[in-house]
Amino acid sequence: MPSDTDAAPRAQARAELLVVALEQFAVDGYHATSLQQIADRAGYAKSNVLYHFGSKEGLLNAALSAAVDDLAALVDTFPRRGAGVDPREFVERFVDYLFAHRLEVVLIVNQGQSLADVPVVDRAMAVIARLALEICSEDASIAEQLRFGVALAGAAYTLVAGRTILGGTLEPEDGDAEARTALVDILAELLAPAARPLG
Amino acid sequence: MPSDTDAAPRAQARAELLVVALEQFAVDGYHATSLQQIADRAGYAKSNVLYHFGSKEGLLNAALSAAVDDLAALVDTFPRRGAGVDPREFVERFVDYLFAHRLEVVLIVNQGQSLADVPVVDRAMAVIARLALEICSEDASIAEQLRFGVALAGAAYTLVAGRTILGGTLEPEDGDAEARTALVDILAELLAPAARPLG
DNA sequence: ACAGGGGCTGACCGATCGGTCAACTAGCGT
DNA sequence: ACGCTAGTTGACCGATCGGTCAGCCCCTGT
Repeated sequence: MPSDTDAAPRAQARAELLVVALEQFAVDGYHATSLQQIADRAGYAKSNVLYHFGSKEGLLNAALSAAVDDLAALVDTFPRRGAGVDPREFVERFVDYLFAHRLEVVLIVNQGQSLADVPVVDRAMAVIARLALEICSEDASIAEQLRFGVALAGAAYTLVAGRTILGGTLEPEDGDAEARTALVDILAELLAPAARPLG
Repeated sequence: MPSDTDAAPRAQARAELLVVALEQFAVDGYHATSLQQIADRAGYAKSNVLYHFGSKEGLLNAALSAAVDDLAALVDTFPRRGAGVDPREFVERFVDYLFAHRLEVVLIVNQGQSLADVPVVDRAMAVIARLALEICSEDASIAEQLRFGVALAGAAYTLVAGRTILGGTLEPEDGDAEARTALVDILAELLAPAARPLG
């Protein structure tokens, strides 16, 4: 038969499964999502998921590794502490990263600690810890740490879960341009060590 | 035999189970936590958990209902929009609430959307939505919504998960006094509509 | 002394989990 | 026409899940 009624003409099953799995993992939670659900929603058999990814953990790894790689590369570009570089440019790139990988970020931020034994998640946590150390260097007052945590988790959360609470949609492209600008302002305000009143 | 080697002399099993379940739900996730784990960690049989709470969902409800009630009562005290009341006093009470119920807050914020069908969680989400509407009233620019989301989720996250990322402990009483002051400053800065540069 | 009942438990249940395996299908080089 | 291989599937597995149930222990009222 000619593949006519098929939703995707002949797209890679791997890619389709990755999209479905990532969204399901991020929204419903990794442990609350079964391979059967992912397979059903993508229109394949459960066996096929395990054929492509070996295991449920392999599927999670495949769904996150690219985003973790990008984050590691982004952290490498963090401006050195010595130079009084305006961190706004870095913040903009960071926010762009959040928008590009919102599902992966929400997954790691929300479920990271319960998935710490998964290698890719552990790698992600290590990268985040490195970023935290670079932002609030060795002085690391509690206020500094709090500002970093509030900024990271708050930004990640509002990109997905916050919209559902406030009744918004979850799809991109809604008011992302305006949201991006506003989020850059908020994060720059939270992270910039210079423009702070320093109580 | 005299109850000598017993860890707790004759404390209510209900209360012990609630403590263990709440921590396990918040840290590992609701779906990733089995009744067997909770029972084992508390030193009881799994049947006893179901005897006291009827079901796993009943256990979650019992673990969260008090915190949700307190949050609803707190939101009721939110100062009216008309009066130009300094919101700092409310923020202080809000931060105190976060510290008092940190595990419950983290559970709801992190797993709320995947537990939306549970009545107590749905009630909690409704209360949070009400607070959001009161803070950023009908004008509700995207920037306002983002500030609220960043503040709530960021504060909740840093109270538990953020500490683990930065290598801190999870127990209270560490530097809570300093953290409380710093968090009040950050939230007041994020939520106060007056003291904002209004770019 | 003796019923009675709340607290608690182990044995057990059906359902579902992640994972394995043999078999089937389609395309492709020869 | 012939294998060969990659992609896909349903049947099946042991383990574990949340939940039920009969019964045991022990305290208490009478």
